[in-house]
Amino acid sequence: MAHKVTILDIARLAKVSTTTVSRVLHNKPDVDPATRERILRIVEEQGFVPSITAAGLAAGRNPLISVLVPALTWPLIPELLLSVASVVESTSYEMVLYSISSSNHERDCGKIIDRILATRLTAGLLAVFPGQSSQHLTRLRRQGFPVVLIDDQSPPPEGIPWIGADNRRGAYEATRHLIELGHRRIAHIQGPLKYCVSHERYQGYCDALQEAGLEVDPSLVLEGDFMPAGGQRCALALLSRPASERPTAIFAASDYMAYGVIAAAETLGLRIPQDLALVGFDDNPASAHVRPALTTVRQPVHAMGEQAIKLLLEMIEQEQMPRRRRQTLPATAEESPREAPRIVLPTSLVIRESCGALQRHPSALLPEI
Amino acid sequence: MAHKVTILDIARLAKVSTTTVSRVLHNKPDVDPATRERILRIVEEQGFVPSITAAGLAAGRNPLISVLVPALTWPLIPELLLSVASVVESTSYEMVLYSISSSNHERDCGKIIDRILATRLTAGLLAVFPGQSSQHLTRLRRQGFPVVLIDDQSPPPEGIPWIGADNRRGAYEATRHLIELGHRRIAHIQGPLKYCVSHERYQGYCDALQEAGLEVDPSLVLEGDFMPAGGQRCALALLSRPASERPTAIFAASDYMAYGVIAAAETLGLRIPQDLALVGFDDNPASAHVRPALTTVRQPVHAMGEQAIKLLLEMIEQEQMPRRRRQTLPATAEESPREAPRIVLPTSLVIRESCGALQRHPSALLPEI
DNA sequence: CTGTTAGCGCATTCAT
DNA sequence: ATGAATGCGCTAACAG
Repeated sequence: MAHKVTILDIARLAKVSTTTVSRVLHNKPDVDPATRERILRIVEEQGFVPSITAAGLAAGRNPLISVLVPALTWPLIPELLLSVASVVESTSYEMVLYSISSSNHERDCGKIIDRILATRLTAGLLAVFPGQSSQHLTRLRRQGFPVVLIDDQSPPPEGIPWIGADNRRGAYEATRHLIELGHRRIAHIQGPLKYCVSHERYQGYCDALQEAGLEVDPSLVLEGDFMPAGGQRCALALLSRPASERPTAIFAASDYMAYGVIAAAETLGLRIPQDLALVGFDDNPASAHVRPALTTVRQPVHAMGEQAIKLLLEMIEQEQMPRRRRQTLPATAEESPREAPRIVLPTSLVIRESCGALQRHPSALLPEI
Repeated sequence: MAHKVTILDIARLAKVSTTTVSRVLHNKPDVDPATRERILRIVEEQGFVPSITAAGLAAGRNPLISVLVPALTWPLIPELLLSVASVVESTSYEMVLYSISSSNHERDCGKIIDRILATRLTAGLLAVFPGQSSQHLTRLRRQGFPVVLIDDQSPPPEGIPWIGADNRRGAYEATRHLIELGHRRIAHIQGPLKYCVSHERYQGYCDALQEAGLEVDPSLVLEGDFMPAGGQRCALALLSRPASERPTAIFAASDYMAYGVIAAAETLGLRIPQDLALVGFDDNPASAHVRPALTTVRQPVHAMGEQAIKLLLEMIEQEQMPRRRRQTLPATAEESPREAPRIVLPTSLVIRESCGALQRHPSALLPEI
């Protein structure tokens, strides 16, 4: 290993104390400009970079952020992570990735969360779609650990800042779009009902129907699994009904399920959009490529990631104060339990071929990369 | 913040010294079984987890691993990361993610790499498709920092363990498959020639043609960009030639470009696979969903990630020895510069609809998730 | 404006 | 089989 240059080396070379070096490194005001200049130069020359580890130990916190994600291969996770990463990398923080891999889903992310908290490696946690395990998160949060949640969870856990998409409105717009295209028998393939988003999207679907004076036909609403297989299964059931009862349009609660619908339609010899209009939800990158290109509701992943991580960073910066020095803390202003922010970001309807609103146009196949 | 329990607390509760606690935590042999038992119990009760930071500082290394990836939204990256993450999470290491986000690509990952090395936060680096910047990596490696590379780079940088896919053979098999289906005018859309893999895949293409006694027609080989747009552009050029010169099959060097070919074919009213056979390369998750489902060469991403991270972990464990203690190092056995491992993993041809080898069968649309 | 003094929490000699 | 002592590299009071 090459020689490691420490702050002490710099101090010696600059003929000052390590304290002073530390000061300029942290942009403290009280330093002679000339000295500062000199130190900076030497730091540069020597290629000195402070040891995060040591700094963290001494200061009682680390410039590291935990990011907890599910499968990683889920549709929008990489996009989300990308926007998070780009924000993180513009700061001096690093990002530690924890994924709830399929295998150890049972031993729950509870374990991971314990690890995150106990180890004190990171200064905060951004949890993406943590599923059922948000109970652990509230525990974390209650201990004063900065946590921000993205989406998910039925009643968003109290006290945890939360960022999500406006699922209900997105679903409403998708359904309304189908209604405007003249459809009257519109089916809905729901996500698993254990997820809150499934209910929200269903609500949006109902909103649109009711607004149009159509009534919700329960037999046109099936519960899927967010995966293509489930979409296909439901579509098969829906589409094999007698023509007079068969839906002319389907709103699937996820793009994946919409893929399943496409497969089912093909099996039955139904053309999309001519015989069946289809709208999905998510706007997976792949959805612009499937044939027919899928009309869908785009989730504001980029904004979600960005806002969430910025919020978390803010929380962490605030948390700085109550170091473990037992000082005459100004009797702490009663730790006003400010409402945790709830940010709901708007979705947007992306119109492609599958809903029949467009002439089939080859350029629609071009990826939007 | 909840009270943080330290090793000292444990020691007090167990009425032993921190040294002893440390010993049992590290499974050192010389500890009275009864004492060990007692300590372990208390550790459990208190939910004590050692501070990574402090341990790292004291021991001179951290149980952290840097993983450097490009875009994250690139086709196979999430899958790769997934297998890496699952291995990492089965150890006591954590994984720090660095991504070469689009924006700061110019300031190069050189900067990130500096950060990785200088900061000494992590004990090793797994670099995935690092592109041009592998020069920085060799520097890292030369300083004795454990580095493992996945794929990429023309002459794989010396001295760096390297894991890759057998691009040439994969391309060979894809092309041979087309030949076996009776095609004679087979075009190839290459990746950007600045990438080594593009050449390798081209070589495989040539191998198959030559083996079949066909000659390589340079006018049937176009350079693309790995993206759908480039694939479409090339396909348009290829397919608008007079029928007698038009290729009957296209082998695209990436699935993305194959998507572009599909779009182009549709524009020109050509049916796949009836009028044009198509094979891609990568096996993106989406490729099973596009219509027609894409025949392609699957990269062994899972194995690549797993092997790479395991290799890295081994290197790190070895590196342990030469701590910075100035002991009477046994005159070091001349640091035998063992050849850095080069592991080439086999690809596999995934036959779907686009090559025409299959009857079009709806179930082929089912995702393989 | 600058240096001195203590640790942060743990691992590791070196004694016993 | 166990403990005392030392220091990893840095930050943050507290004096000058």
